[in-house]
Amino acid sequence: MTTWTIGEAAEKCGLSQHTLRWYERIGLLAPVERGSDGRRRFSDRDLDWLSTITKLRATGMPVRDMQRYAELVRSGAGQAERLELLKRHREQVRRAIASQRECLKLLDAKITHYASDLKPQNKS
Amino acid sequence: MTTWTIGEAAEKCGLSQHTLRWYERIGLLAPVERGSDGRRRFSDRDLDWLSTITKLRATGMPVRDMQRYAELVRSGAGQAERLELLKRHREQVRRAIASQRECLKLLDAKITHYASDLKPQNKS
DNA sequence: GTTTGCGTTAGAGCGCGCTCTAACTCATAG
DNA sequence: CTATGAGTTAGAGCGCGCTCTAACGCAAAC
Repeated sequence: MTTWTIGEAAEKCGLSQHTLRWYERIGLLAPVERGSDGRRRFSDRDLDWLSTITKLRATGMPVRDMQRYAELVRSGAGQAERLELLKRHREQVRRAIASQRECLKLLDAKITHYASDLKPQNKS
Repeated sequence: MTTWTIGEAAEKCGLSQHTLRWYERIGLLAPVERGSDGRRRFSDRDLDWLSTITKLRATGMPVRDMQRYAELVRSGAGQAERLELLKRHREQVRRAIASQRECLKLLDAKITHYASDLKPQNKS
């Protein structure tokens, strides 16, 4: 089974090495396996998990909530609470998307407005 | 023409009085008219503008960019640059929405997974 | 054997967007 | 007359999510 140095892992998941260490420190990442030299060896499972929490972050889940979720996943229990957490978050993401699409409308209107103001060498 | 105290304006636009003053200080808001007692009197135009920049913020436009935009609007000029700014921002918002919808898929998948894990009193 | 490069740690620092504080002014109510 | 309440200012402080620093370890290359 292949493993990855922190440098490789960072490149693969698009986070900095600093961030990866910090994620581990704060419990977002379970303690990563170490080689005989004491260096981290990231597994594919670690990278999968990183991909998951990166998506959660990208949708604005607070680090606090991700910590809670990570804790539940590590403990193996609390499926009901995980479900709750994810459902609540999904609702927020949906709302956020809806709200952003509303704002997009205004943006489109303004852009149309400016564009039509700029074009006319012909009219007022 | 009706005007509003800072308290009323805050309530109407959903920002705190502190934030309104701060917005004015940093130039996101043109200097608001004052009554004879030196207190701010927000006009409907001010509230319209607040509604606009609130939407820009809600879609993640950095304060720096909003300052630039506000400056251009106040000066009355720079339509071309305003258009550019808005277009660039619109692109970012579109990307953000697309990315969030992607993440939503994962979220849905996980939720389905947990839900089916929790339900079965009948199956493994 | 020393330099280079990649890693380690704990903890300090930073940029963003507010948010709060302290000390003050006024106008109105009791 | 004073107390209340809403406003004013400049500037300090805060929570978040990293991001960077300093001092160190170790192994391979020269």
